[in-house]
Amino acid sequence: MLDTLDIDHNSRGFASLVAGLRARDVLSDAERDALLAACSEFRHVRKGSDLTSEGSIVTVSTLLIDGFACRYTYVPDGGRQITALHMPGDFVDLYSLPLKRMDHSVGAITDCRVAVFPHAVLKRLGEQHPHLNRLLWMLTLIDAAIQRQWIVAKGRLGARQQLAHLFCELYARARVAGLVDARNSIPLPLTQVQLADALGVSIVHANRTLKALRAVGGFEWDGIRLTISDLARLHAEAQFDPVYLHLEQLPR
Amino acid sequence: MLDTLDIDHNSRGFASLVAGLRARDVLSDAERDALLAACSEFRHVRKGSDLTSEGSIVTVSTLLIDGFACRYTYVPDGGRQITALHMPGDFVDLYSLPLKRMDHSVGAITDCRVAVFPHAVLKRLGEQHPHLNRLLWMLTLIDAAIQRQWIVAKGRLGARQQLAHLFCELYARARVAGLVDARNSIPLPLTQVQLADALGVSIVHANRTLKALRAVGGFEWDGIRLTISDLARLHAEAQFDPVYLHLEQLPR
DNA sequence: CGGTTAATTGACCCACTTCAAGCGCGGTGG
DNA sequence: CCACCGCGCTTGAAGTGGGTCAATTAACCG
Repeated sequence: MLDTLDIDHNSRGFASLVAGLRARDVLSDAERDALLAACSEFRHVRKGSDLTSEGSIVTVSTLLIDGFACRYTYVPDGGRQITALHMPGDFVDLYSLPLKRMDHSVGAITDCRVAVFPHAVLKRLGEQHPHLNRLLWMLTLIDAAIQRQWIVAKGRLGARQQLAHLFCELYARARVAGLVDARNSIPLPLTQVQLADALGVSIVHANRTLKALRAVGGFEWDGIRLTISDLARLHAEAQFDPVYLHLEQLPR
Repeated sequence: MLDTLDIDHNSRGFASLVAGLRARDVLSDAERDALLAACSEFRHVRKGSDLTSEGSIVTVSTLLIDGFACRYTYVPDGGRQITALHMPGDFVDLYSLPLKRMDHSVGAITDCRVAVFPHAVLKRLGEQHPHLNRLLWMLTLIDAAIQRQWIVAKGRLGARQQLAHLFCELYARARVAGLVDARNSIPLPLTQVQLADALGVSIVHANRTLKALRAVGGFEWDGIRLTISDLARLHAEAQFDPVYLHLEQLPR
């Protein structure tokens, strides 16, 4: 399942991570170098297998370099709920640094290349660079803020609006990560089953919701890439307000 | 709205906070004293007013000493979604330390007594006590883990099970905080409107869901206190698994 | 060209919503 | 002291969003 690869500090995921931090605070080149140096190795994870598994005590955190991943939890009576979608530049399990034990799994939606950061190194890094430590903390809290929005969307929005909100969120995050291409499209390699698990609806209803949102328009999605043609329309449909992504430079 | 009070380090909320930390890792007396010394003042917040408000940049974090509070977000079309319930011993807005700007509000459900911790002091504290800093980080991530469970419950459970899950969660948290009394009851001073906002259902349905769960049995709730008579039954109903609360002593 | 996985659609059912009304209780003013 | 009011709780009836079961089509793969 896991192949070890050479470390390449010019990889897409590293650039996205740094871009994400610099969208929120000043990050010196020295801090950036110190952070990237904490990576011990690259690995490949095959589509369908787990980056980290529920119940285990982990000793490393994982930065997604290439590919798509998701956090998910199975509930005993059969269903699966996806609680987060991850794109390159996301630290998919940074919260395991203070938490240690995984209370859910992270799975690879596509073949993934990931960068591994040992907790021991990150811990030392945080003690030597308090500001960098606060930035890592911040990343985990932005993650939490996104989850809060998922609660709000699931609780108070219809499925069509909820789907529009998800698209708006992914587009906003992809833009920060520098993943938007010239045709205004972002990677979104999901099946409708996975989409249904993320929205918390049945597969049948996910399909119908998608059909309904396509009727609203403003985007195209082929299961691989999401292309935005009318962002304002999607924002209006979703009542999307990006403050929760904390996209402003503040001294943290 | 806000009255300044004398600081009392023997208050219920402080004891609950320390108990919560010691349930998850070793906390030396020196660390405990350093943490409590970071509190600059006590305040009163009246029922119905906000501890902190969405959109503002805050410079202090707030520990709930007495009373009940909730995080909530309004969605433009009228509804309100509660995303967390807070009891004494909870740091209701600790995540504002790295985040600065509030992306939602925290409201007082009852009259509350709170302890104020200036960010400047917490920041210095974290730099001088890296272990304490990781413990605070951990607290914010346990908060996030609870939110993840809310997503799972809302997405994959029916309303009756979701309510049972909420009761299980609150009871488990109250036990850690030392808030369970001799009759096995915990404070839960909510109206059914607030319960509905937390579950993400209509008021009418919250009422019917409560009726249905009462038929299952195992608890009593009068809108002020929740008394548990058959925890196993509630756990079974909710398919409750407390791992996500991270109630094990591990070196963080 | 068969086998498998993903997308799509129809039919029917149930969970939950909305609208509406009634009840119980504490608080207030006459 | 009582009449009234407002809030929270409760219930009924009818509508709808989303679930389940089931079948068909489309795309991919060996």
